[in-house]
Order: sequence, then C-alpha cells, then structure tokens
Amino acid sequence: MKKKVSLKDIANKVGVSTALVSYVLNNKKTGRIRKEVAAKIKATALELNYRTNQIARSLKLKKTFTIGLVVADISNPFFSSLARIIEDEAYEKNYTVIFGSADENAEKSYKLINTLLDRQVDGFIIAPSEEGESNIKYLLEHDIPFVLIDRYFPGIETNWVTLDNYKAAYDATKYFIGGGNTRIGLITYDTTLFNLSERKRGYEDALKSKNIAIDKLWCHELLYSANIEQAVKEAIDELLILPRPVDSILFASNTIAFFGLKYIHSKGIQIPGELSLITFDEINASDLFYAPLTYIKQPINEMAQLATQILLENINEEKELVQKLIEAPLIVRQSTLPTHTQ
Amino acid sequence: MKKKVSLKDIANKVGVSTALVSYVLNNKKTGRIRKEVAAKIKATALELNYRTNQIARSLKLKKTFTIGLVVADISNPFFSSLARIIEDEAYEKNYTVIFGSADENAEKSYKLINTLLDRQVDGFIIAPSEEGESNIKYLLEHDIPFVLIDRYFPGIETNWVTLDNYKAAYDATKYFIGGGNTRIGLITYDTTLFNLSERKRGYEDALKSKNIAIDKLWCHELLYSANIEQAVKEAIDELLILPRPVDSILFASNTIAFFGLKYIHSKGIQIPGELSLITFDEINASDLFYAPLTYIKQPINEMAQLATQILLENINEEKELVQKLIEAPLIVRQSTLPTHTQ
DNA sequence: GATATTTGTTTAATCGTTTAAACACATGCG
DNA sequence: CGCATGTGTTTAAACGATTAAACAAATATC
Repeated sequence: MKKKVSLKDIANKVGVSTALVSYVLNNKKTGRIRKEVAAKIKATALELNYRTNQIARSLKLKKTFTIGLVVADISNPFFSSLARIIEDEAYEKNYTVIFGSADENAEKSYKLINTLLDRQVDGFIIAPSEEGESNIKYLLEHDIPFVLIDRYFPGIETNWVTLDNYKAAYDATKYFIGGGNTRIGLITYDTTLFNLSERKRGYEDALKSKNIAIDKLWCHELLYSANIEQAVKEAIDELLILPRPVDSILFASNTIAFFGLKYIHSKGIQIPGELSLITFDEINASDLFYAPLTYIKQPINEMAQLATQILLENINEEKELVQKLIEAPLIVRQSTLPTHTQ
Repeated sequence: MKKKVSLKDIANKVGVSTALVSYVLNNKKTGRIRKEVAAKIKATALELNYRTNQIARSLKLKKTFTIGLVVADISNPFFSSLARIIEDEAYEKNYTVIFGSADENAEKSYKLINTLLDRQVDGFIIAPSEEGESNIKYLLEHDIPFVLIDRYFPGIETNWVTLDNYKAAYDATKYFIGGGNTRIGLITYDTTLFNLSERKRGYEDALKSKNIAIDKLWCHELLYSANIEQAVKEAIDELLILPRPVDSILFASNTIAFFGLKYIHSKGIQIPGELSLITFDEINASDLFYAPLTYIKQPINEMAQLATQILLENINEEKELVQKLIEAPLIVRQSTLPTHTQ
C-alpha cells in the first residue's frame, strides 16, 4: 500500500507545525490564524489528497464514530432491511456501522460484542438473542450506550424499540373473529423471547375478550432447533385433524408462514374459504399465491431510524431511557374473510 | 462510559513495565520472561478483565484487521447473503467487517470507499456499481488490496470472483431449446454492467449454435431508473403480442422474474405449457406457485468464501491476481418443459 | 579473575492526531 | 515608558499499544 499523507507532510510542505494544520483543517481558532496561511494549508491538503486517519483521531478523542450492529443473522431480510436503514441514518451523521451475526446464540453474541468493544465502538444497536440477558447486563454495568431493537427483556431497564406485539396479535385475532372465524390456531416458536410471548398473550386476550374459550390444542409452539418445515407440517396436520378443526391460523413469523402456506397449498385447502390466514412480517412470496396473505407489517423504517437516533443521542450525552412500542398495521389481503358488520 | 483497563493498569498493579505486559499478553519473548511474572500478569489481566484497545494497536501496527464491504444495497437478499458468508469467514480469521450500501451510484460508492479508507480498512470486497470504474482505478493506483465480487470490469486488471454469466445464460437457453422451445425471450436491464452483457451474449450464442435466427424483438432491456414492475409488464406484453409470440422467457434477475411471474400469473398463462420460464438467482417466492421456477443458482457461498480468502491473502502478502469464474448450476423445477432426447 | 554470554526487564520512540499551554511579537493604553 | 492585551504560531503531552535497543544482574567461559 502506498504511504498515506499525514498532517506532518502538509506541515512540512507549508512550513508550519502540525498543530496549525490540525487547527485549520478542523476550523478551530479561526479568528487567530492568518488567512493566507490557512488558505495555503487547505490548498496543500487538497493537493496532496490528505485524508484524516480516523484511527489516530479516534485514539486521541476516545471516540470512534462507529456503531456496532448485532443481529441474529444479517442474511435474514428482516435484519438486513434494518441494517440498511440504520446504516443510512448513521452515515448521514458521519457514523460508520460494523455488524455481526450472533445466530440466536448467547455465547457468539457475547464474543461478538466483545470484539466490537475491542474496536471501541461508541455504542450498539442489538436485536438480542434468547438467553441474551447477560450480554445486556454486561453493557449496562459498563455504561456502554445501546438500544435494543425488535426484542427486549421486560426485566431489564434499557432503551428499546419494538413493535407492539401484543396489540398486533390482538388486532389480528380480532380481525379473524370479525370475519366470522371462531376456532383460531396459532403457530409460534417455543421460546422465552418476550416478543413472541407477547404475541401469544395478545392472541389469547383477544379470544377472551370475545368470550371464546381457548382450546389448548389450537396453539403450537415449535422448537427452534427442529426441522422447521417438518414441524410446521405436523402442527398444521394436528390443527386440521381435530374433531372441530380450526378455521383460521395466525402464524407468528414469516418463516413459519412460508412453510405453512406451502404445505396448505399442497393439500389443496381453499384460502380463505376453508381456512383463513394471517402472518406476522411480510412474506411477499405469497404475492404469487392466489390469495396473498394478510399480514402484520413490521415498521422497519420507523424502528431502525428511531433506534439509531436514540443511540446517537445517548452516545453524545446522558439521556433518559426511551422505550418505544410501535404500532404495526394489519395489511389486509386475500387470505382472510371480509369483516361483517356486527 | 466506564474507564477501560489499559496495559498500564496491569503494569502498575503487578509492578512491572507496560512493555513486559505487552510481551506476555502477546506471547512474545516467551523464553526470556520469568514464569511467575508471566503468570501474575496473565492473572491480573483476567482479573481486571483487560481487553486490548484495537484502535491503539491498529495505529501502531498500521493495520486494523478490518475489511470494508461495499455493495449496492445490503437489504437485497443476494448481497446480505454474501455479507453473511464474508463476515463468518472474516470473523474466523479475526477480521471485522464494515459495510456500506452504494445504491448503484458511483458517487456514493466513491464517498463510501473514502470513508472506509479513513477508517484504515485493510482491504475491500466490492460489488461495483455501473460506472464504478474510476473508484476501482483509484484503489489500484493506491495499491489498496481489494477483490471484486459478482461483477467486474473487463478492461481493468483486478482480482475478481463472479459466476460464469456467459455459460449460465448459454446453458439455460440451450435447456429451453432442448425442451422444444424455439422462440426465446430475454428480459434484462439496460446497463453496461459486464455480467449482464455476458448473460445476453450467452443467450445469443446459444441461439446461434442451434441456428436459430435471433429476433431483436425478443430482447427487452429495462431502464434501471424506471418503475421496474411496470416496465416488466410492458416487456411481457410486447413479447406475447408478437405475430409469433415467444414460447419461453429468460429473466436476467430475480427482481425481474418476480414481477414477471406475478404478471404472467395474473394473466392466467399456463406454465410451462404456454410459456417456459427460467430466471437468474433464486426466487423462492415461486415455491408457492404451482410451477416453481427453474433457476440459475448463484454460488453465493463459494463466491463469498473465495473472495474473502483472496482478499486476506492479498492483505498479508503481495499476490498474483486471481480471476475466478464460478459455474452456476441450473436448478430444474417445473417452469420448463422436460428435455427430449434428440 | 576478567570477559563474554545469557536472562530478565525497562527505556524510550513511535504510530497520527488533538489541544492546552507556552511563546514571541505587535499593538494599545495611561 | 512600562505593562496589559491581542495575534499568530509552536511546543509538548497525551491517547494505548508495540518493539528495538539499552541495561543490569546472573551465569558461563577461558
């Protein structure tokens, strides 16, 4: 690699000290510096194509203008969309984003966070994994600014931005009921992640609110580790084999929905005639299906922008905690029965 | 933020110089250091939870163990999948990845590359945008290690890893012909990007090889800037309105294929009876379609791993150029007619 | 016993910035 | 004139690590 141009090179060429060069290029002490000298320094910097070495700058300032983004898997469209917005937002404010995938694995997450800390990131945006509390507590103890996104831990006082999972599930379930469905299935993951338990709670409360007795057999919780496609198939079979089969299913994630729809489709079940469907998260795969899925839309832009803003504010000054539930719209398409007025 | 533990803190606590601490923690001069002292230093480092400040280390070593990843858009599943593999590969070798999206925009790309250079990245993996040659030349001139991925510029001598677009298009077109198709459409972008022009060339050569006269009206090149969905619709309409309509279409990208399939589906055209389809890149959306698309699979893992390996080798020593075309398998599904033996 | 070698550790410079403090010189003021 | 103030620039320390070179003490060699 070619040798890079440093402040010293400019200073030597102009015949001044590096201090003066630094002052000029950072527009400090503007009142005190002779105009001709300032102009000459600026011209020389341009001529030599000087670029400041952020590493040296960071060391001195104890600030890197860098944020760490930790998600489960950057190749998941949901996370990569978040990443995109976060990066745009950060870029505008002259921050740079370093990312890593933690694979829903607390240990990898811990290592990753430490790696990024070694790199002296100024703060984090984290979509924490299950069992990830200890990582979060570690950051809290060390007073490192961070914002949780998409998920959070109800027992820990942190900044977070998520969608209102409870309300979204509640609304979706009510929407089923409004369309005449009365036996409503839920396929979700077997996990302690708060956002998923909120989805379940919303679903249950909606049923209760309409005095529908909940049948335990309506709810299937899939093991993460399992073969998801197979697990979804079995769950659907069990929902449909009941003495009184379900007439609708709420999918708690787009992965579940994708496999679910694929299987339901292969069985030739009529949507929404025989079975109504709603899913969390967009699944545009279903655009090609004869009945595109009604879905709960993730407010990705809003979440990502807000999280970035909160983080940057926290980096630059001590702030109150921000905990923001964002409402998610239900996008009605053709996989649900039209609502009848009651 | 809590004050971080430095080498000096360890040195003070143990009662030795920072130099010795550094030697011990980096396992240097192992023969010369008293075992008890070394043990005490290590124990103290652990006790104080010391982590090395990579910024300081980078400044001294003039090496950051960081690579810059520049793609058009990290939220595009193709790029985020690449990112994931690159990150995994880099992480294993103790490198960290900083990324940015350049939006197929040469100026943003230029700025981004400079921002990352300011951050002293050791090298780049770049999926260059159209008109991006000047950025690449800039890197070449400054002897900065980099590898192009997915796309390259035939006129510039660089490292690159892409799929063999020519051969893939050639094979796909031949496959159409093998299935009895004789009027084969192509919908691609109007661009100078070499990988897309190679796709077109492969398509044309395959037709020539079978003595099929190419009808210019079979090939549609869409403007990037346009409303892609609308443009695809129009292209398809024009292909089907011909006096002798096409009997098959090759889509040059998954975005085009997605909108194309959506439109074809809405028109009730029978696949593959009335029209056979093949697309570049996977489009798993079509799994829910009655005729999942036959597609040219991007060898994402192989490309990303190879690119990362090449880059890291180039960072660590002067190397010969590597230019690698990777063959892409044609994954045959139900959108094409079975090949008849000839 | 004088000198060379080995062992164990420290000193000090360095990476490229930033910035408080010092400095030199000019000008203002009573 | 003597002192304060203002202007323009430099000095030098600091950020936290790495590492060549210096050093001191112990041991080996003849």
